[in-house]
Amino acid sequence: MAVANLSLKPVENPAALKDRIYEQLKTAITSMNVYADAEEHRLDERQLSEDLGVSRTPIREALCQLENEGFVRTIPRRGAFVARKTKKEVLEMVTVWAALESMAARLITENATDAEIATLREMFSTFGENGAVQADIDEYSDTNIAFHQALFRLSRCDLLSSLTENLFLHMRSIRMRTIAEKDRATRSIIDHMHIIEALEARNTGLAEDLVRRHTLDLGRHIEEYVDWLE
Amino acid sequence: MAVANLSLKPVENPAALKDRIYEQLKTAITSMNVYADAEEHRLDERQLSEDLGVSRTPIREALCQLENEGFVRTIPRRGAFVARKTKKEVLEMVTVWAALESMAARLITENATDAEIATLREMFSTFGENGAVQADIDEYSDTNIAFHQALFRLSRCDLLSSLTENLFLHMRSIRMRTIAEKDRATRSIIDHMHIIEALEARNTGLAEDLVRRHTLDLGRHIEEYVDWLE
DNA sequence: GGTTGGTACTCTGCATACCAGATACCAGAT
DNA sequence: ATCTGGTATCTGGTATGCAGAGTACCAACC
Repeated sequence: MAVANLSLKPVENPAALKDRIYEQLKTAITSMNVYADAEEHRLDERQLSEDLGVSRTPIREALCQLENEGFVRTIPRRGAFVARKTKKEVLEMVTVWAALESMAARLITENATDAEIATLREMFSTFGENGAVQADIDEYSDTNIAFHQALFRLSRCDLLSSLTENLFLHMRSIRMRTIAEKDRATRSIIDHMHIIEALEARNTGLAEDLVRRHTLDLGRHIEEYVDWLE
Repeated sequence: MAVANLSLKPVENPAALKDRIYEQLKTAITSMNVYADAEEHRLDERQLSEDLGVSRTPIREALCQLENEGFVRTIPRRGAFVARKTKKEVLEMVTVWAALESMAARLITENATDAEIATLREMFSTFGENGAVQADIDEYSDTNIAFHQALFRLSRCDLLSSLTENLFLHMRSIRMRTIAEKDRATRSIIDHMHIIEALEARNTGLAEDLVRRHTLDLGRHIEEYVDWLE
């Protein structure tokens, strides 16, 4: 007797409560403006359990995970708070980011196909010629993030991507308070173009160096102009 | 009335159960030879709670944390297992390691004092002259780890250090099955000496490059000779 | 003998209950 | 009015209970 070939896909697992809570809290935290006011945002377990209609257990597990990723800071016997990064921590994140992304650039020059690299250039096609910024800053910001994420994706190194994912989320909160400056955006696009050229030329050392310098520049900018971080 | 000046230090917090359990499990996992036999090592919550004499709750939290750090893999409704890294994952860890450590080298050339860099050279003073390995391999292995950790410490970037801490622990399990080869150790020491020289000369680009190459070499070695990783 | 169906058991995920540390507030004394 | 001591209450840490999913095993049938 032939086996009926129904091409069934495995029944989707309705993600566990703790995971759904984790996602919900994470998006809530990363989309709020953590640095807007001076007060610390407390995360009361009982309050959350009431709002979400679940018991405290899965909430505690979600909070535990968020703490490991640096989005939440819990003080024993005091409770959980939305983490506020110090300036030092932000600068260190940028440093790590520079290290990881320059390695991604190296890997791209060694492993990516020409077609893949070409997609990077296409991302900026909406921005007119010779690097002039026609679109508005907001749109640029999205493209900016997408460009950096694309670098990690093309590196084909999952660990690099996953490590930077949270880094980007943290930086997003910072970026929300940073007023976009037009000339920084313009310089940024020029940098990106140079990076793409180096990747296309498979110039490993140059690509690596340009990427690192680009990100470390951001660090210096924060170091100098961002004064609202404790 | 004068206040008695007793110079008391804050009473030490007897770390929470979950943290102590976390530490205990982590050392247990990292010191066991995960890849010795083919069978997967299961971590039964009830078993552990019985052995440790505590309830399941803190154990679950400890396991949750270990999972986030990649030492444990839990399958929903099936339980927790000691994580076994695939060869791909190990190679990616080495790649990230190379990225982070080369950045550490860069920072050292820019920030560390001459005295600090000198301590690196002293670490190898026990190993005779001109890079010849006199001591046995085991002792070298310890010095080897210590050298790499020292690089991160001198970088003065806590985030770099903390990210690599777990990376080193993971690599330790791998190293346990890798038979130390004398010529690799010798070459390794020579590499280290060159790195130290570059740091002393404050040659940022060279130091960075040597460190990255040194670690990526390890990756190539694993790629080629380690066949017992799935 | 191999396969199928059912049953019993195991173990995780979630909920609830209890406990102890910490804070805040209030009353009384100075 | 201020300081001190005590107490009430809040909150996180821990223990335990319960239900459903998953698995394994056994028996019966083809």
